[in-house]
Amino acid sequence: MLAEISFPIPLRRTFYYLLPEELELRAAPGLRVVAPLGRRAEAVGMILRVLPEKDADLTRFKELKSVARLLDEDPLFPEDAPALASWMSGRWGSPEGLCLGAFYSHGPRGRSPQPAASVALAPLRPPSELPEFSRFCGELRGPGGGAYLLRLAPLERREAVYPLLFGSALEQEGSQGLLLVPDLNFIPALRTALESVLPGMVGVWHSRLTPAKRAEAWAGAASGRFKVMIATRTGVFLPFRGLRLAVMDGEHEEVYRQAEAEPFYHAREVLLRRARALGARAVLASPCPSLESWGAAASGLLKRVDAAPQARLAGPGPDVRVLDMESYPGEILARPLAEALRRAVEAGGQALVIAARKGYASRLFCANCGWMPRCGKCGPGYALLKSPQSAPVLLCRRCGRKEPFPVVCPSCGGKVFRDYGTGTQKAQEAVRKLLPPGVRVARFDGDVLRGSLKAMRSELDSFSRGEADVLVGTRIALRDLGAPRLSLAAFIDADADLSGADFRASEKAYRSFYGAWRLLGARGELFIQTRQAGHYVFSRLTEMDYPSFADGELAARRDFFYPPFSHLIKARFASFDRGALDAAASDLLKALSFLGGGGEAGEILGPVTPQGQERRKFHSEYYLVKAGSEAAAALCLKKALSLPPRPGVRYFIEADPYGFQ
DNA sequence: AGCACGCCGACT
DNA sequence: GTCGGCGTGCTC
Repeated sequence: MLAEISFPIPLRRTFYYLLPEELELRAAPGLRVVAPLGRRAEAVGMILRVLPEKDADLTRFKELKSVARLLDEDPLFPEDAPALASWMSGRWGSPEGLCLGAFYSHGPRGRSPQPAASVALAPLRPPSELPEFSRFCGELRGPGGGAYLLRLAPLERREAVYPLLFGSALEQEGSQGLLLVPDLNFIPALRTALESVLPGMVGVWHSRLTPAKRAEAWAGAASGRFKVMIATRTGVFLPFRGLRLAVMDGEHEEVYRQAEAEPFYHAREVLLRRARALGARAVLASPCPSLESWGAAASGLLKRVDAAPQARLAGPGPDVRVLDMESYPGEILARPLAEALRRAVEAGGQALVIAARKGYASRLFCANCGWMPRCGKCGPGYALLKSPQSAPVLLCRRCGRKEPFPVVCPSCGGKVFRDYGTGTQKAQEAVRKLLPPGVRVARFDGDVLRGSLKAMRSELDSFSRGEADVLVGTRIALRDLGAPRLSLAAFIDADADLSGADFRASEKAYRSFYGAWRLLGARGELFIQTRQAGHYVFSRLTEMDYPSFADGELAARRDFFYPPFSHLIKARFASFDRGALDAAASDLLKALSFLGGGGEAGEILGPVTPQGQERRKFHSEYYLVKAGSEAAAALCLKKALSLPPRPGVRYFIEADPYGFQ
């Protein structure tokens, strides 16, 4: 007998192996195996099929290798992981073997764990003051699947909510839950909270586990020893033996999308599909859901549970002031904001200042001739970083390359440079200059320098504990911030978020404003500096009603045929040879000519040339394909990925692109 | 992805 | 003279 085996390698094909007689009876689809592969003595793969030799076309092979051993007695993924992997591959374009590998190759090499005894839970009573939420917990107690969009109350702590959800849904013996979080830093507090309901039964999964912990967590999920797993993105692939409830916290967060390395996927979609295959419930939770989920709820694919019945706060809400920066040329903090900031801190309040970028400035140029240093590899201008310990450096935001601050301008010999755009460092400097010396101004802007994340975290925490008076950060700072005395929040440059071709810009901007608004509570001031004061995201800000913003945005997405009403595929071509590039583009248009006609809704935008590349020797352009259905998008993706290669042309095909330049 | 082969630069 | 850089090629 033969086994058809999938390996986690970037090849779009499977492999045939001989099954030794002693394995013939035990071999079955879904089992992990060890077998030699290429020059590797041992590789872990998964059996897709067991078949007699006569059913396989073996004429192309000189010899067949044999399976060395089986790692599992029974499949670890009763939901049919190969079928899910096949869907992933069609949806985002990575080879099936890599998609399937996402399920099993994070786990330890060893034999699969034996089932563990599981404990039944004592019933829990959700608090009665949130009737909608209590009703939902009751629904979770019952059998069945289904997918929900849970809108949380604005100031609800997830540590209070999730133990109730899992406590309700996992009363039955052997039932398991999954809680996906967008950030590693959320795990410890949630773990403590869940342990109070499920003592000793909470496992943790993320990329920074030591190999031993990783093996323990994976085996604990597979054996059922852990009743709930709290995990980051890759946790969506963990093995479960009795998954009943899968929750995604902060479902709008972009980190759930894996686009940097294959296999490409979006954990939100994988979670929904996997939960359905397992007959488990899926809950997408967010105070300000993604438009994708909002749309799915509007069309009935998700059931909306509004645990935030009053979107408005008890009080009048923060005072929102949109400052038109055309009236305050050259000011980093416009005068009304500067005065309010001084007043707020003097009165003992805390203030939050959000800049558009990290670093000092977004551009540097020669004061005399306007020359701008550029990264030789990537093209766009460098960002400027300053640090108190060392000399200023230039940083390429795309590739991370660093260069020293220029001594003289190579174009005119000038020695004076000016910068443009306000990053967190420059904003911090401006705030410090404005306020009396004793005021503590902390800064949080993610990982400006690798390894300093911990130091940055402690800045954030000092503000959350009320020790710092002002926090200057990027909008990431909004994500998990406490601020006991917050009375003012300000967006220094809302335009940076709104400009550009990103159709999600308004959604992101509004979510940031909304986050700051929530933090401010019933009183306080929210300042937004912009040069586009007439933009529609500002029009209803004083009400801060996310549902009505989302409804309006959804209508706009429908009108312009953007997600969730279309599926996007971005096809970028790059070459030194203009002719070859044009030929590749024409290949694409020909391959996709079925779109738009024959009842298949779709259109192709482009070609788009990234800014600043028009006159360079190196050419790059992209087309944006909008397909009306998931099936049509999968077909477009397949056709785009199988375009005939043209010498000298690089192809970048991406499903569901985020962020456009 | 791994892993080995292969063909050019600085060093025990 | 070797060690080692990563380009190229292959995987039933």
